Amino acid sequence: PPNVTGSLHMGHALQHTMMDVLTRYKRMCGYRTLWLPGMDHAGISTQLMVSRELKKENLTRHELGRERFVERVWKWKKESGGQITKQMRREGVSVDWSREKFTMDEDLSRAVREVFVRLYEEGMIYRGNRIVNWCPNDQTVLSDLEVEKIPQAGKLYYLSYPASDGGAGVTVATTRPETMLGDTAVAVNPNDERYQSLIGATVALPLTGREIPVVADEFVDPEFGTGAVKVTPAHDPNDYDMGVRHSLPQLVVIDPHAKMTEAAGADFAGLDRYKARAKVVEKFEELGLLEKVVDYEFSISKCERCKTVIEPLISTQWFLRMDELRDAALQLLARDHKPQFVPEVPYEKVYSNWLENLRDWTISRQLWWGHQIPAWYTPEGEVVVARSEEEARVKAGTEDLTQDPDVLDTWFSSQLWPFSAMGWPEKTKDLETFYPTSVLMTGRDIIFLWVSRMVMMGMKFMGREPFADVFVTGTILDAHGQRMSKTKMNGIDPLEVFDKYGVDATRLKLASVGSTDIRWSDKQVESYRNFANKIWNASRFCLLNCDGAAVDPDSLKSSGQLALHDRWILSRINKTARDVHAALASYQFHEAVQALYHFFWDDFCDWYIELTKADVTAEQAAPHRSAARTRLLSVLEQALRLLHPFMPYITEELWQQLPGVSKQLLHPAYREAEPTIMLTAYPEANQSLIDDAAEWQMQAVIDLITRVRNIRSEMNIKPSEPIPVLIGAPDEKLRKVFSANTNQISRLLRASEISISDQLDAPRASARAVLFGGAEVAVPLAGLIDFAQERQRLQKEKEKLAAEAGKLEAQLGNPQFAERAPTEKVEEVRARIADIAQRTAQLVQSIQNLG
RNA sequence: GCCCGCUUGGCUCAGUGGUAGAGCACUCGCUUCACACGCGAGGGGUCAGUAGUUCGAAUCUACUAGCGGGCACCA
Repeated sequence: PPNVTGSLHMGHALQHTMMDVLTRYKRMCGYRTLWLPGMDHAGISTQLMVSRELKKENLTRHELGRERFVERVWKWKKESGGQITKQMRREGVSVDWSREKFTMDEDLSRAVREVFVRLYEEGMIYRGNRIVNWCPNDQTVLSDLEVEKIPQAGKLYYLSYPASDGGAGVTVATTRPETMLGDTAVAVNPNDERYQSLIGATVALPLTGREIPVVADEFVDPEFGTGAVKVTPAHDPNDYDMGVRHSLPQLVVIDPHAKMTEAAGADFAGLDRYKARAKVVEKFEELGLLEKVVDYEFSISKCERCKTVIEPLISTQWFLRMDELRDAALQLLARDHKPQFVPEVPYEKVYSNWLENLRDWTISRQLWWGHQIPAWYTPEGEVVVARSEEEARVKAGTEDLTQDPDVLDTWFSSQLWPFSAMGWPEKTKDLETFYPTSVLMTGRDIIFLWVSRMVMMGMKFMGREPFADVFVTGTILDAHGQRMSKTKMNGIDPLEVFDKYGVDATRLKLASVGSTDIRWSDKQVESYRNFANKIWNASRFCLLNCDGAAVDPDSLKSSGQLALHDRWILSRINKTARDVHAALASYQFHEAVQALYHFFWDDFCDWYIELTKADVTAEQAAPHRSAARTRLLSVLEQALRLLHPFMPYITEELWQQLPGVSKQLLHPAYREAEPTIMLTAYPEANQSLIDDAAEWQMQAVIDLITRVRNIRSEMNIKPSEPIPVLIGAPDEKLRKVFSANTNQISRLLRASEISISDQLDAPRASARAVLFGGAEVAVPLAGLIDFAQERQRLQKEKEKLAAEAGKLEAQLGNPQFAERAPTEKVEEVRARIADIAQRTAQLVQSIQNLG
C-alpha cells in the first residue's frame, strides 16, 4: 500500500504496470485474481504534513492537543489524502476497489492490537531502557532502517586526560568532543603494551572534576587514533555496550532537544550540542590539553526523513525481539526456497544477509498519528497490555488507567497487510481463498522495511509464507543516470507522460523495463505511442474493409486448405502466444513486449495485411472474399487479446468495435459476464498450427520480395514504375511456392510480369540477385542499367559471402572441431559453406553475364 | 573495509557457449487507396581491457579499469 500522503511517481507506475499485466493476464487465463488496493497511514510523513498546514495557521499540534490533532489528520486524509488512488485509476490498473483498505481502518487496527498482545504475551515484545536512535527535530525514536549513514568530512580531536596521580595520563581521539562531559571511562585494548600500566588506574576528566577509570576492552582497536577510547555510555551505541560490560555509570549530558543537560556542568547546561563542542575544544586548548585536530572523513547518522543528525540516547521504548521471527524466515528460505526472488541474484543474498544480522526492532514512536500502543499503566506504574481499554480494566482490576502515549512504527501495521487486509484474525473466505498470495512486486528499497517483515509475520501468524515470488523492479533514473528525487527536482511525473503519449504507450515502455536500472527517455515512450497508433490504423483498415464479416474464432482453428500467408500468420500468432506465455511465466516482461510488438507490426501489419489485401478488398463478393475478411478480423481479435494485459485501453476500445464480439468469446470461467476483452480467454498456442514449412516458404517469398525491392532501390527505379521479374529456381518445391503466390508477389513488387522457370534465362542488361535454396532472380533493365554500378553491387555481395566463408572454413579446418563438436554442428557448418559456395558461383556467373 | 551489479552500433537498452539484436538517431527513395506517429531500401558494433577454460567465448573463470548500488559499531 502506498503512503496516504504520496502521489504517483515513476516507481509506482513501474510496479503497477507489471502487477497489472500479471493480474489481467492471469484473469484472462481463467484464474480468480485479486489485486487488493490500499493505503498506508505513513505515521511521520502524515503527521509532518498536517503539522505544516497548522503552521500556516500559526498553530502547533501541542496547542491543538492530541485528540483534535488526530481529528485534523483524519479530515486531511478525507479531503486531500490518497491522491494516488485517483491516479491509479488513470493507469488503468484492474484492482478490486470494493476491497480497498487503509492501515488505520478499524479492522486493520484490530489486527494490529491482536498481534501486539499476542507477541507481548509470548515475551517477544518488551519495554526496555536502552540506547536508541533519536531524532532531535522530529522528537521521536527511529529504527535502524530509518537512519541513513552519510559520509562527511569532519575533524578528529585528540584530547588529553591527565592521570589522577599527576602522571602522563592518556590521549583519546574523538569526533564528538562535547560528549567527553559524559565520559565515565577510558578504554584500551587489553593487549596494548603501551597502556598496561594504566589499566585499572584512573584519569582526571578535565572540565568536570571527575575521576574516571581506565578499562581494558577487546573492542578497542590499538591501531586507530591513540589506541585509547573515551567511553560515553549514554551517547554512543558502542560505548553503551562497553558500559554494560564494565558496569559503568550512564551519565546523560545531552537531552532530547540535543541540548546539554545540567549534568554537563554549569558552563555547558542548555547549550546546543555543536556550541558545546566548540566550547569544549576551546577550553581544552586553553588548558593545553588539546593535542591536535586532524581532518577526518567518517559516516554520520542522519534522520532519513529530515536529515537531522541523530542523537543516540538512552530511552524507554518498546522493542520487538527478532530472533525467533528471523529464524523462521531463514528456515523458510533454506527449506522451501521461499520467497523466490526475481531476479534471484543479488536479492536473495541481500535478504538473507540482512536477516542474519538482524537486531531487535524499536517499534514505538513518539507521534500522535498511528496505532496507539495497546498498553495501559496503573497509578503504581504497572503495565497492562490488552486488546482494548475494557480488557485492560478487567486485567488490571481498576479503571484508573493511562494508555501509553506512543504509537507504533508505521511498518508494524504494513507488515500485516497480506492477511490483515483480508480480515484476519477472523477466518474469512478471502483469507482462505487468497492467502498465501502469488507474487509481490516491489522496489528494492523496501526489501528490509516491508518484504522481510511480511514474511516473518506471515510465518508467525498464518503459519505460511505471505507470497511465493517477489519480483524486484529496477529503478528508473533520469536521463543523466541520477536517481529521481524531490530534492533534486529531476523526477518525471507519470501523469504528464500519460497526457503526452497515452497510458498504454507508457505502460508498454514500463513493462519492458524489467529489473535493471534504466535511464528514462521519452523517445522510447514515443515509439510505443507510434505502436499504439499503428494498432489503431491497422484496426481501422480491418474495420473499413470487412463489411459483412464478423469475428469467428473457429476460422483460426485449422489451416488445412489455406493459402500460404494464412497458414503463416496462424503459425506466427500461435508462436507469439506460446512465447508470451513462456515469457510471463518467468517474469520476462521485456521479451513478452518484444514478441508482441514484432508480431503485430512486422508480421501482421507489414506482411499479412499486405498479402491478404487483394482478397479482402476484392470488388466482387465471393466466399473467398468473406473467408479472407473473417480470418483478418479474427486474427486481429486474437492479437488484441494478446496485447490486452499491456495495453488495456486501446485493446478494449477496438475490441468493442469489432463485428461479432459477444459473450461467446469470453473465457468459460466468465461466460455470463458482459462482453469485454478483459474476460476473454488469453490465446493459448495451438501446437498443430505452428507450421515450420509455412514459415520457411513464407521466408522464401519475403526473401524474394526484399531482394527485388533492393534492386529497385539501388538501381533508382521509381516505385511506381512496373518491372518484369524473372525467377529461376532449380528446386521444384520452391518453384511451386513462387507460382502459388504470384499474385501477391506481383502486387507487392509492382511487377509488370513474373516468369518462373527452373533455370534463369535473363537478358544481359539485368540486375540480378541470389536467393536462398539455389534460386535466382533477375530484373531486365534494358536502357536503365548502369553496368559498372551493377557489377559493383554484385561484387560487394560476393565479398560479404567470402568473408563469411573464410570464418567457416577456418572453423572446419581445425581438426579438433570435427572431432569434438557435436555432429549436427559440424554438418551445419558444412551445409553453410556449400550454400555460400553455390551463391558465390551464381554471383560470379551474374557478373560474367554483365560482360 | 566487506559484498554485489553494470560496461554491447551515435543514444537508450535486449540478448546469448556455436553466423551480433531492437527502438531512436543517421543516409537514400516514396503524397503505394489503414497509418508520414507512415512505407520501402541502406550504412553503422574486434559486445570495457588483460589472461585463462573450451574444438569454439561477446556469452564461463580470474584479475584490471570506469560507473552505480547495498551492508558495516572503528572512537
